[in-house]
Amino acid sequence: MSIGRPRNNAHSDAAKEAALQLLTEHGYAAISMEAVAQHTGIAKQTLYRRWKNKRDLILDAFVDDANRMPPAADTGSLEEDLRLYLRQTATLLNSNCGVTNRALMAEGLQDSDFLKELRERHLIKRRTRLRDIIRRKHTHFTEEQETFLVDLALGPVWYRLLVQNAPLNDAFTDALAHQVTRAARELETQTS
Amino acid sequence: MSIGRPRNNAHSDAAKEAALQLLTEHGYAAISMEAVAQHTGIAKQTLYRRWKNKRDLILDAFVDDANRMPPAADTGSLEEDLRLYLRQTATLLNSNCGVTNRALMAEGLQDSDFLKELRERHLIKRRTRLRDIIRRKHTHFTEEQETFLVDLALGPVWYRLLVQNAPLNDAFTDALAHQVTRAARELETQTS
Amino acid sequence: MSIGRPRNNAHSDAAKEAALQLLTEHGYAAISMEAVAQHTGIAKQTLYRRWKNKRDLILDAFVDDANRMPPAADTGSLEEDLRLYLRQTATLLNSNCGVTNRALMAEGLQDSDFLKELRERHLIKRRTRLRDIIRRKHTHFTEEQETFLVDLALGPVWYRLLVQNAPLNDAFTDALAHQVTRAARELETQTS
Amino acid sequence: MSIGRPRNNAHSDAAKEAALQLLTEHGYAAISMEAVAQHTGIAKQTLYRRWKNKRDLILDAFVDDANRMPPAADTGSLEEDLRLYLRQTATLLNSNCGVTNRALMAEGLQDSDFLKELRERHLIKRRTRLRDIIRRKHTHFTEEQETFLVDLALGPVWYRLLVQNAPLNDAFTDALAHQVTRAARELETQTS
DNA sequence: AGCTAATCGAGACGGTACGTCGCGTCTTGAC
DNA sequence: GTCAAGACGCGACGTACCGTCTCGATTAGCT
Repeated sequence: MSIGRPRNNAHSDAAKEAALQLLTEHGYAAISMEAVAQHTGIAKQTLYRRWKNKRDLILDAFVDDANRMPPAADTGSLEEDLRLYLRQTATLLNSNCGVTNRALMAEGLQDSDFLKELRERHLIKRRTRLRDIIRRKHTHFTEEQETFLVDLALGPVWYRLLVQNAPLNDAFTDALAHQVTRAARELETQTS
Repeated sequence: MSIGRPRNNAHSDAAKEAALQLLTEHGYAAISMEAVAQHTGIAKQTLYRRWKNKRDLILDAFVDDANRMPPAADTGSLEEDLRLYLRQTATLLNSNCGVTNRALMAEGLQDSDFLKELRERHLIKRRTRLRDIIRRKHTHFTEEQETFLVDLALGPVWYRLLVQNAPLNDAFTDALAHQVTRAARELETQTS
Repeated sequence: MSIGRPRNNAHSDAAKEAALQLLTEHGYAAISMEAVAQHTGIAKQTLYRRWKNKRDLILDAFVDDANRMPPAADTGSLEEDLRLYLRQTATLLNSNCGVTNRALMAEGLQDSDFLKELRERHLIKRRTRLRDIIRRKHTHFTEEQETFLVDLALGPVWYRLLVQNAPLNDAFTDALAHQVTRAARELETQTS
Repeated sequence: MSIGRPRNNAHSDAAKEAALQLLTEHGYAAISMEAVAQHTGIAKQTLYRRWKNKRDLILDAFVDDANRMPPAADTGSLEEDLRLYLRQTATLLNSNCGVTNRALMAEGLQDSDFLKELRERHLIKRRTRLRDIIRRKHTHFTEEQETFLVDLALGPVWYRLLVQNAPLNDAFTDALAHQVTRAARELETQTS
């Protein structure tokens, strides 16, 4: 047990919640330490005691929110598994969670350290889950091959999310699942 | 003919160049109207006379740099054409141009109007060129199918550039070109 | 003429006035750049553009106020002149002006640079006037002798103002004027 | 007998010493409860348990140092006694003791209650000693006359210490002793 | 040549937020 | 009950950019 008065954990939650609320209600630019402090009644100094700057609070707040990721179902069919996972991912990203992911990336593109942390704390999970789905059926892929297939599956999804040239609908993710499955099968053939 | 003292066009170039320099030398956060003004000796008012805000300057400054896109060679083979195009794209994005693309997206994610403009003035060109490559071989695709294939090709590239910060090497783009070609062929079969 | 938009002089006056008002109404501790800014509608940055910190604003504000010093009457009699001057000084210091002088000294005792500036911009004037009164009658004093007599006259006044918080009444200043006069006369005798 | 763990008296001394050290080494502004706590390893709460606020600690810390006052020698001659006493006072105030006296006054000017306490616990002693010297030779002065003479003697000294930051040398204090003696003699004459 | 009008540099200005500091209070577990 | 540790609300500090504004000084085309 650490000495001294313990931190009030409710504060952390309140701050993160306030940050999320500010984002969804007044847009990304409305998130400020000042506003979070005023909104929650938490002293600014207390916020800075827990997060060394604004970015860190935002990261923490959104990672919690964004970590709600679909479980990887196991239907026995790779394409079916991929289709389900990508559909769920799309559904999630079409909701508020997409907004927060975009916001996080807005920060990430301005600060590579932040992006690195974002990847390690958050994005990696989505990748891992996808990789596991693939690995269930294809056990002999090299790491490079796995990475390629994951990029092939997630790349177009993020591309649409960030650049927003087209909607993330079922037709899109299903087609994507189909192509990734075929690509995996082909790689398997080449390897053996 | 407008009356009064004409604008000094050298200023526009100087400002854009300064913005670029600030980005590459001190990182994205260093780009500020204040800094551009001070760096170039141009008055802030002059900058605001030409660009209505910081984002607009950044768009203008980087779009030139970011617009440099590979020509679409025509070898007769779709996979070969894609391979060439994606390799050249990767080469470009591995240079400074990747940095500026990231900067533009950083702004785009904070302002959807800006993103729209960015898409229409800049990103669309890369897509069009890719679409044309595909269209040369596959003339009967619906727009949705074309869009899907372009997303399948560019998605993973952007994903690595923006999100994963992973290397865009030949192995990657070649594999990508291969899968896109395969996907196109399959779509053709299904359609007919 | 300096280039650029000229400063709005009304701002300086408003800020100084607000500082004085805050002092007299809510006490010395109430003077803050924050409060002055809010009170006057002047942006904090504007205040800091004119005064490099809180102390400087306070000094400037009070020097204006405190410079209202009694003129040195010339009755032909040294004691009479001294009596008049010290009475007027006492009257002034018994008013608001005494409060501001105490406030300035509170700062001065915490920062010797500030005290130096305070002496040079403000306190010196009181001394000069007294020295002139003495010099009219005694033209052959050394600088050291003059300094001594001025200290002899002003020391007890400041002592009561700052330390003793004792009344500065006519009985006191008259007695003081009398002793300073006798001291001057004696010094004259010794010198010749 | 109080119950529970007894206070560690070494702490009080350590805190006072730290305050003094901060003053002399880094200037008045460096004295903060925060710094004293960190410097000594004493918890802030412990400090506040012993002194109700910063001022009180400062008073307690410096009053010991500031209390060192010259004894009042009795040579039989008033002027000689005054000369000795003022010389010794000057010597003391030229040392560290002058710095601490300035620090105490800096606090006193911001809080009249504090000033009152400072006078009663500390400054009064110097006055009393001087008054006693005078009283030995002049037994019939009213309290007002005594007060005047003490102010006449100490005023210029404090004035130089606090306001003028001018040297307290023998020439100065001797001249002062001489004038105070003369003033006393004259008052005696007038009274009788 | 003189007039008109937009340009330019410089920099003041109101705002909003930043991240830091010190105050005095409170809350732990250990002694 | 005291102690070290440190969380906490509060209020101010001085700084950084934002985008707007107001100056005097250029610098053209139009009369």
